Amino acid sequence: MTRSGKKRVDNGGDGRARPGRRPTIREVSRLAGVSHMTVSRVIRDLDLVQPETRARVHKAIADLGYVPDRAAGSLASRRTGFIALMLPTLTNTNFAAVAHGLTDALRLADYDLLIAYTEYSVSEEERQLKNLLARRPEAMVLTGSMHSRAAAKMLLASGIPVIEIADLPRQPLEHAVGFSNYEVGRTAARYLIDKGFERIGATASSNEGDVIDHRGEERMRGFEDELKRSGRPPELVLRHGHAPVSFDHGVAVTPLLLEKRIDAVFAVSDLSAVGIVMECQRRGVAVPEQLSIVGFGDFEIGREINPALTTIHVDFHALGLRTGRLILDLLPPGAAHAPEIVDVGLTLVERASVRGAK
Amino acid sequence: MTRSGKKRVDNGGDGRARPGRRPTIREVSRLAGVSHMTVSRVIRDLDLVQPETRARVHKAIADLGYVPDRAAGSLASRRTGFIALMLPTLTNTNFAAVAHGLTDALRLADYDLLIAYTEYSVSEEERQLKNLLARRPEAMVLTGSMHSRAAAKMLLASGIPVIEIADLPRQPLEHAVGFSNYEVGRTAARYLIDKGFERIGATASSNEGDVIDHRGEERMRGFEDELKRSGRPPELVLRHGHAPVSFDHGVAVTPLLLEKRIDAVFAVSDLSAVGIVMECQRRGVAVPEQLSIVGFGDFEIGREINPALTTIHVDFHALGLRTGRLILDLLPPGAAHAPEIVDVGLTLVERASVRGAK
DNA sequence: GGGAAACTTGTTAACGTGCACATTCTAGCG
DNA sequence: CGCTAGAATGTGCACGTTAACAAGTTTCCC
Repeated sequence: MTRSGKKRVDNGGDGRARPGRRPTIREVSRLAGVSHMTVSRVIRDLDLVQPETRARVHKAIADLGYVPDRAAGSLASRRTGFIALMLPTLTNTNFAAVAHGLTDALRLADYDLLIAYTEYSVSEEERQLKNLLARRPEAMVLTGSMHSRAAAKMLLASGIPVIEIADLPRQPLEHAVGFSNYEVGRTAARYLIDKGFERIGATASSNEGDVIDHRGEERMRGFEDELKRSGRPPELVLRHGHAPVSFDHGVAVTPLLLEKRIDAVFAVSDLSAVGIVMECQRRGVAVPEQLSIVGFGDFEIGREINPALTTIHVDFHALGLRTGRLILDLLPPGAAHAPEIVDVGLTLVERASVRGAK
Repeated sequence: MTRSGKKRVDNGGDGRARPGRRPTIREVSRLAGVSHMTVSRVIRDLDLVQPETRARVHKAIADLGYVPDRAAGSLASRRTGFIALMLPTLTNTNFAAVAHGLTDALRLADYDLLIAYTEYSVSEEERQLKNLLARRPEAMVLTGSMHSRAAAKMLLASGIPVIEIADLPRQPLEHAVGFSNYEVGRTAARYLIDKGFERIGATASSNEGDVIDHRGEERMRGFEDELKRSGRPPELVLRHGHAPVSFDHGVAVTPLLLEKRIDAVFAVSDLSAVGIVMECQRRGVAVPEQLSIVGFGDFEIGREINPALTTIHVDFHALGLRTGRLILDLLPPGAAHAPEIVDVGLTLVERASVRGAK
């Protein structure tokens, strides 16, 4: 017997069960007849405990239904096991794929993801950020690239690795894993120009007030710049509705496309592009004969519709995985990594929604 | 000046800045010339602090870039501010909508969502559950209805409200907010029977090993039972692939449907149903003339395709909201609520994918 | 057989905050 | 002017765990 009651006054610190409360490590230790540190070692699988002792402890844990309290553990060890992830929205399967990829990479190392989403609102990002930091995550993953001054300051002051994903910012805060949305726009434009289209347009959301899709905006910038370079006016780039765009965005924008006699359009997202295809079907407008369409994101649905959607593909699950692996590199203390910028690249996937596709 | 160093030995407990560490509440209090409790009161907005003092504290907080440590706060107050949510997957927009609804309801009360997902794996559910409970959430939300014995035991022992969602289990663990998947299946079957179809089929995933879509299975049970009741053999209920099903499930299953000369089919999910529609388009099979289709979930894409998809609608965002509100009712201590079972209902949405629709 | 190394277990003191209670200050009143 | 109620602020400790170090035991080798 090792426990003693001499110093403690009258609380349950010596391992007596307390009604209405979850059992603690001390109660387990008492039941198993060991010190609480031995229990702690068994829990964390530190392999320093004799098999028989370990068995006794495991039995006590099972008998009491003991579940360790990670908040207490975090406080003592200064390691929370949290990785924070801030996304614009969860309702976008590509962002959800990022979350899946991240978890897949981090699961083995026993990290938990702490997910927040901003609904594309800048002020909400700041609020959520403070919230997340209060949970002391060991790394912060957020969608690049625009953050408020205050947000950037908080991130830097936090002292944890910061990884911007899904866009490669011109001035990364620290690390970044993503691709160039600007380049996405340029690629789409060049493709349509090379195919010989004349009236080339694009559709995106209009960014009003607090709700801004920075990455979509980057794609449009790249698209417009490439258009200008080929001597075409960028006046056929249409803004409509607000982020996040979905199928109905494409549906709503279709009459405008037709009215402006656009013959090839780049949509800020596959979802919008699919909406355009569907609305064209209903209006008897032939795709791609009368209207060619390029999307972005390579959403599953784009592969299934008729005609299948030409799009720009980014492997978001791999992006999440890569981010997770970067974090695992970064976290062991000591190794003061230089900022790492990983470009996961992008691929134009030619399918049938553009006239003259191979 | 209130601080004193008499009892403390040599650590930073009296509020001296410590290099490489985030500032603590005591450093703030020292800078502001107050006790740490006053700072704590200011942070938590308890309205017991004089305006000038409060201002001084706020300035100190800003100067130091102080962010409270919720892990420490959780330990002291025994309230973590976490609500745990366990889902099969995030890549399903309906489940994502539940998460959104939950956050919307809980945001104001300053709760954070702790999300885990199981990929439909039973063993993974148990693993994740233990993980989540170690974070001491104040309530646990999980998708009903099948849980392992061990899981159920852990949940009961946790002493927190448990809310099963998305299916109303026959034997709820405690509270439940959802709908009857069995009834979904029956409704679909009755609808197709009433429309006068003869060769009525259904498609779902086959549940092998550890990966099981219990809720989809319930829908199939209901469907089969209603079919039998009408004297039809349930042999046209096809199982194929594994959960989660998506568009390609429908694509893959279409040749089987045609081969079996099925003239009306209920798909376990809209995504599969959309896949069937698309594959029929490619094969020149007319929908609904040659094959009628009913889905489940009322996913956005189903409204956009041609023909638009008849489906069974459940308001998942509202489901999340309702769950959040239930939690807010449950959490104030004292009020020992009786188990609450909320049926959010379901609606059959008639669209053009079924022959003879209004 | 003696000593060091390796293994196993234990003791004590943080970790950063909130609760319960104590103390100080202020205003109001007879 | 002294007393009291209430507001404002402070003190001490507990929350449940892990780090750091200490101590006891066994093993191994010359």
